[in-house]
Amino acid sequence: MTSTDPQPLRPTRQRIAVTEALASFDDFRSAQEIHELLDRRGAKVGLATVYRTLQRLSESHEVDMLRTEDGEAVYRRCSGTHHHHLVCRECGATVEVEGPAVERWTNAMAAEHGFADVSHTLEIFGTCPRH
Amino acid sequence: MTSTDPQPLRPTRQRIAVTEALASFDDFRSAQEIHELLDRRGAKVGLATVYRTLQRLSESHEVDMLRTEDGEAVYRRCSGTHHHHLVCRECGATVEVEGPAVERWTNAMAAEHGFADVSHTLEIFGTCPRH
DNA sequence: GGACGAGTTGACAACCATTCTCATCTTGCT
DNA sequence: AGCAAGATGAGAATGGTTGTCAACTCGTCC
Repeated sequence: MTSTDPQPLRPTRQRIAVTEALASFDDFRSAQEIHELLDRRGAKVGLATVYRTLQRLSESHEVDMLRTEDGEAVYRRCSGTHHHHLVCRECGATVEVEGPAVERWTNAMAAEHGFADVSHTLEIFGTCPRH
Repeated sequence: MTSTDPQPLRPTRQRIAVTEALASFDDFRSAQEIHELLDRRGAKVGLATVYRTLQRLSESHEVDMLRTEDGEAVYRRCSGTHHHHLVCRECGATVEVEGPAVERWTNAMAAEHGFADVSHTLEIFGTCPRH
């Protein structure tokens, strides 16, 4: 055992505020947008703290993080299970989708080429029905 | 028709150099790394030009561009056909993989939720046999 | 061959998301 | 209450990427 178990985060006022903010929207938002949102709500949380908190949460898979086309990190609360996203280009609306077939396929590909320790990213973009 | 057809790029000394550099490696490299490589070869090309050229090439799908985990853009020459990548976390070695099943699945998912104009990104990361 | 306009380049400044620093709180625990 | 480890915030620093703009090159038409 080389790795230490991740410590549970202390439930500070700031972390609670971030978690609540995350609960209040359904699409992917940047750290800065979330920070702004907290500001408007009157929750005083430093920008650096927002970044740190989102980072931690995404490491522990409590939020999903993905990169927009221009490389910005955006976050969204998520269900615990492994899944992917169908994201609307126009409005950011997001649907979580699951696909055992894809998981199997990526694993098979990796195995075929002798790759170990496999992970993958998969996002689907399109325009949702109302656009 | 609102969009103008993309003009073919003028074959300047700099763009040729970048294209040749791309032909000389198989893994994904950042714009800065490619710029360095050109420098070492004695090809004098400005950094901004390297960025601009790679951008153009990726827009016209002559090179693949993807984002590393920390948001940096990396480039690699590519075959014309649609495909995905199996990338080694340790050494960057890359294998192009194709999977009709995945294409079908993403399209099915999109259709099921009424999304149009669908595209997707899929990358597989792992450690290759020699690591 | 020379001239012209659009496209291109390079040096450097400007941007901007993200991370670092570090002195100052808080928390969990005894 | 008192302590050590963890967390925070303000601002500086970082670093990839893009913008600026005058100088240069290309293709083309005379």
